[in-house]
Amino acid sequence: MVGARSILPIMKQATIYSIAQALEVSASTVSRAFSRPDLVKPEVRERVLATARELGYAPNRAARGLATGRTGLYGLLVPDVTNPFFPPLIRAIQQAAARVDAGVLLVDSEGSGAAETALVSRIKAQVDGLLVASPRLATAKLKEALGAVPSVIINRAAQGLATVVCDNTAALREAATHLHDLGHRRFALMRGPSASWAAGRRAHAIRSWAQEAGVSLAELGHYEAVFVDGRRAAAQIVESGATAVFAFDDLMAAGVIAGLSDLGETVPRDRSIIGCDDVLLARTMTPGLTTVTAPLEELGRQSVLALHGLLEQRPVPNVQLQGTLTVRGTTGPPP
Amino acid sequence: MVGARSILPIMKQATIYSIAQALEVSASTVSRAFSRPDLVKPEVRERVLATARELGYAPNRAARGLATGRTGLYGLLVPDVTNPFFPPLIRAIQQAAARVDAGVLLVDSEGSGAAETALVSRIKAQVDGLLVASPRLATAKLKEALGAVPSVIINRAAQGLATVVCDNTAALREAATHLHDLGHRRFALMRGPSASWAAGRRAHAIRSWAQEAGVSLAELGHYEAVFVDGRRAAAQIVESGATAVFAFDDLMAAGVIAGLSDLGETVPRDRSIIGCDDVLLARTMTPGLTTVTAPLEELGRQSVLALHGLLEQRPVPNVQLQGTLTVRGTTGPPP
DNA sequence: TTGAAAGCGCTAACAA
DNA sequence: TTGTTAGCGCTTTCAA
Repeated sequence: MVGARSILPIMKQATIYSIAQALEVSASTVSRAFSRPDLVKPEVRERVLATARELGYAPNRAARGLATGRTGLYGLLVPDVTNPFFPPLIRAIQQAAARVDAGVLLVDSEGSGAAETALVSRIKAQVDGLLVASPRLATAKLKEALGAVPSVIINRAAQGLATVVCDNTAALREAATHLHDLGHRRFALMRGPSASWAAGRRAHAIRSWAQEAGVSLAELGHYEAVFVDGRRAAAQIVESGATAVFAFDDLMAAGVIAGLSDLGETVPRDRSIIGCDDVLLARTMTPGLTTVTAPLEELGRQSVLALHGLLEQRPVPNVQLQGTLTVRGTTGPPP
Repeated sequence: MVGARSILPIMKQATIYSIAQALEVSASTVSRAFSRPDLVKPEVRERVLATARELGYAPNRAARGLATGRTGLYGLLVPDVTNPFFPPLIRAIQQAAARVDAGVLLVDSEGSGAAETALVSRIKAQVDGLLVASPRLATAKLKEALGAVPSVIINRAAQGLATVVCDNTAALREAATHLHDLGHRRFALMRGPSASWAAGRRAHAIRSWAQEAGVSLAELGHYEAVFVDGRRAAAQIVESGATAVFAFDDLMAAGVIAGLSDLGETVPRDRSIIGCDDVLLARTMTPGLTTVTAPLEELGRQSVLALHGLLEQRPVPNVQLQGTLTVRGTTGPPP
C-alpha cells in the first residue's frame, strides 16, 4: 500500500521528484529514464516509466528548456495563412515537427515585409529555430532580422541561408509546350508580386521558353496574388489578344476565369488558362484548373528536416524540389 | 567606460543579471522593470529599459515560465488546417493572441477524434490554455481529455465548458424563405459529418423550417465535409427531384455543383445550391456561391478573449454569434 | 549504473 | 522603492 501523499483532492502535477520518491531512487535517475534512457538499467527504467504513467507525469517543458536552452518549438512564419498555398504546407510541417518532438508556433505576417522583421525578433527568443515561408523581405534584411537563430527559408533562394524551394521551370516549359502543341501561338504572362522570388522565377521560365519557341508573349502585371486582381486583369488579357495565359498562381487564374466570364467568355473554349501550385481551389473549380502541382508535403517535410539538421549542427544542403504539370479542364485548342 | 566583460567576440545572451550589473542595481529591480513596471521608480525603469535595448536583452520565456507557471502559449487544435474554414479563424486567433502577448501553438488532428485525445494530452502541459475548434470527440470524452486545462471550445456547444459558437439558424431560414419566394417547392438537405455539432444544428434549422412551410425535404447523407463527397452526391440530388439544395458547407456545395455539371446540369439554371460558411472558395467560384457567412474574425477574437478571461479567473459567458445570408449566383428560380 | 549538487534565468515573498 | 533570498523542475557534471 502506498502511503497517502495528500488528503486534498487536488493533486499537484507530478514531477521527477514525486516519481523518485515513490520509487526510492534519485531524481537524476528519473530524469535519465526520459532523456537518456540508455543510461539507466532497463529494469529501473521500466519502473520509472510505469509510475510516471500512473501519476500522469509529463515533463515540464519550461524547466527542461531552462536547463537545456531548448524550447522544443519551431517558429513558422507565413505571409498569409488564408492563401490556400500555405495550409497544406503548414500541416506537413506540423506533422514532421511532431515527429522530432517539436511544436509549431505559427505567426502570420499579413504579407508585410516590415511585419516580418518585427515578428522575427518577437519570437526568435522563444523558439529553437525558424521556418520562414515565402518571405517578402529582401534577403539582406531578412538575414539581419534572423541574426543567429537557426533558420530555413522556404520558397526562396537566399545566399548564406538554408533554403528549401520548389522549381517549376521544367513543368512550366512542359505546360507551354503542351499549349503550343494544341495550336496556341499568342501567350500572355500575368506576373505575380514583385517582391516574390517565385514570381520572378516563373516569369523567367516562361519568358525564356517563349523566346526559344519564337512565340509572342505579352507580360502583364505585377499583380497581387489574389483572386480580385486576377479578375480585374481579364480585360487586359482580352486586349492582349493572347489565347493562352499563364497566371502567376491558381488564385489569380481563378480570378481571370471569373473576369473572362464577366466579359462573356468561356474557358477553355475561348482561351486557355494555366495556374500554378495546385491548391485546393484548382481541384474544386469547374472545370478543373490545369496547373503546376507543388509537392507541398515534401516541401514541409524537407524544411523541418533541414531545420532539425541545423539544430544538430549538421551541415544541411539546400534542397530543390520539382513541380509537375497537371492537366485538367482549362486548357484546350485555341478558338 | 564600461569594463570589458569578455574578450571573446561571442557575447552571451543578456540576462537580467547582466543588466543589473551594468547598472549596479539588483536583478529584482530589472525583473520588475519588465513585469511590474509600476513598482519601480520611473527614472530607474528608463535606464533599465535603455540598457536592455542596448544589450539586446529579451526575457527568457522558459525561465519566466518556470517561475510563474505560465508559458505564454495558447494551444490551438483544429481538425483540418486545409479546410478553408479554418485559416481565417486561425489568423484571427493568432492576431488576438498576440494582442494579449500570447503565442499560438498549432496542432492538426486530421479529423480524428482519437487523435484529439492524444494531442490534447501531448500539449496541455506546454500551454496556458487550449482553444479547440470543431472537435470531433464527444463532449464527455473531450472534457476528460482536457482535464483541468483552461479551455474554450469553438463551434460546438458543450455543457460545462466555455464555448464560442456561430448560430446559423436565422440565416438558414432566411435562405430557405428566399428560395421559397423564388418559387422552389422541393428541397434537399445534404447532411454533414454525424460527429459534427454544426451539422446537426444546421439540419435541425432547415428541417423545422421545411415542416413549418409545408414543403418537401429530402435528407441526404451523412457526408464528409469534402469536395469529392459532394461531387459523388450529385446523382442522389437529381434522383431526389429537389430543385433547391442546402449543402452542409461550401466545400460540399462546390462538389455538388461540379457533380451536377458532370451530369450536364448548370447551376442555377437547373437547380439552386446554397452553401454554408462563406469560405474563400465561395467567392472565387463562377458563379459565386450563395451561402451563409460566418463571422470568423469575430469568432476568433471572442475565443481568445474567453480563454484570456478564464486564465484571469474571470467568469466567461458562452458566446453565440450569428451567421448572415449572402446571396450570390447559385440561387435562382426553379426551371 | 546511480546519486549529490549546482545551476539554467526569472519571479515573488519578505525585509529593509 | 529596492534588495535578499528562495525556489520553479529539469539536466548535467562529477564522484561513487
